[in-house]
Amino acid sequence: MKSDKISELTTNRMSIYLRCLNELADEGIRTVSSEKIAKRFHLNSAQIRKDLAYFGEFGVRGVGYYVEELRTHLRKILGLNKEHCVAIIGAGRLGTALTDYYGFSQTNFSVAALFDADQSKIGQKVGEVEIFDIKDFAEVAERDKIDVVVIAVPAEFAQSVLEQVTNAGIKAVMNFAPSPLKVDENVKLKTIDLTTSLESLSYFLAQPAAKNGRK
Amino acid sequence: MKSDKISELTTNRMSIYLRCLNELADEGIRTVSSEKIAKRFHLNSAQIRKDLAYFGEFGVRGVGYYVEELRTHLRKILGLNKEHCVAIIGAGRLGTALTDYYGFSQTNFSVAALFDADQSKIGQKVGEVEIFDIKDFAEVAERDKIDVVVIAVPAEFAQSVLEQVTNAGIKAVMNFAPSPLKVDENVKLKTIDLTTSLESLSYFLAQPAAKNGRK
DNA sequence: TGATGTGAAGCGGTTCACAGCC
DNA sequence: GGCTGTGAACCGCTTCACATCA
Repeated sequence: MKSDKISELTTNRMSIYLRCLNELADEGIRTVSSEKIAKRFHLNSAQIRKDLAYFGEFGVRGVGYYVEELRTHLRKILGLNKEHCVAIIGAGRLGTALTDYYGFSQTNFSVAALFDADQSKIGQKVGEVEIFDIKDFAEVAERDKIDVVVIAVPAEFAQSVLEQVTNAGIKAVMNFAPSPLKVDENVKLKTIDLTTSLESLSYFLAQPAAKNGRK
Repeated sequence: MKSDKISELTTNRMSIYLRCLNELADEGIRTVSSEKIAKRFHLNSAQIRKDLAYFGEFGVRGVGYYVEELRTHLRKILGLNKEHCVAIIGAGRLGTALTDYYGFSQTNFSVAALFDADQSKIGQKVGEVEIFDIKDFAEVAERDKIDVVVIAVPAEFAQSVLEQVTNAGIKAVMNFAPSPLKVDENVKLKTIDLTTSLESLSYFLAQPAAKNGRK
């Protein structure tokens, strides 16, 4: 089946599958069935097959999937066969922490630049990464081939920062500000809302526990 | 309608609604209809009504909702009428950044303790917050009335840390490790997987853009 | 009249179950 | 025999549309 409209849930799972395969590959496993993956990583085998089938016929009936081959496919599909350059806007606590977040280095993402509006921070470095004036975003982004932006600024500035980076041609943005952002539909925005996550945990704690009865 | 089984999607939205109401209250708005909220914050009015109706009949036909009153209800429902004490496991970059994350202080969450296994870090402080030995978790958690734990350790340690904190009676955990964790069903686990989010953005960038055609 | 609360329809994603192929 | 790829059934969430009520 050819990819037509792939849901975000599916692409998220593709990322998970790749992680699973990496683990299997590290153990020297050469082939694996969807059933084996499902059992081991607590997933559903039919869903694995269906997800993969959206992108091609990678499996061999009676055998399963070749681990190395499937990894290569997944990396290609996820666009991980090329390096991505990340800029982080907001050189506060969160922004600087993300700058040398292990997850960025592990995969094909490298943080090329930090941006802030605070003049006292500009010119300083976090590890190897320089802090630039947000005013110079378009210019620096162009020069450093930035293709992914992380927004780690206070909520009230998030929308204007978003507009600034999309105007500069950025198409992929990860937002940590707890703020409902409007964005062009040709731009991919992923918001990670820690406040909502926390409050959802709080809701759970406020429930009458239901120790034994239901769920 | 009485709450029977509320989905996590609903509770997440409740958190969003509270945020919207806070904004309205700041502007001095006293009453608001679901339609008004929907328009302003790009939500669906029927969904707002349905979500709220799960928890009670808060609205007045012909009028809408009383902003202050509804805020109070939402805070109560989300368990935000009591203070929550958070412990963060892993005093690395991410853990220390989260320690004075503005979101924690803004709402009713306060970070009471950090934990790590690295002996050289133990006893140090991040702001006001002391770093303890993870071995002493149960004891410190009891003393400081910890009820929420954030896991910010490398993936390979996440499962054992999770077991340690749940054994100590913790019922709500937020996990940043890119690792599929198994947990008791009476414990609420929220995983925030930055790697998957990034790879999902990467997938989007790898698509042939579809500038004008579909979507 | 105006806005809520809600049954019913609609929709999208997940799971089942099996035909098809190695 | 074993496992994939996939139509069909299923399930849960979202949206519609309207009866209901201040």
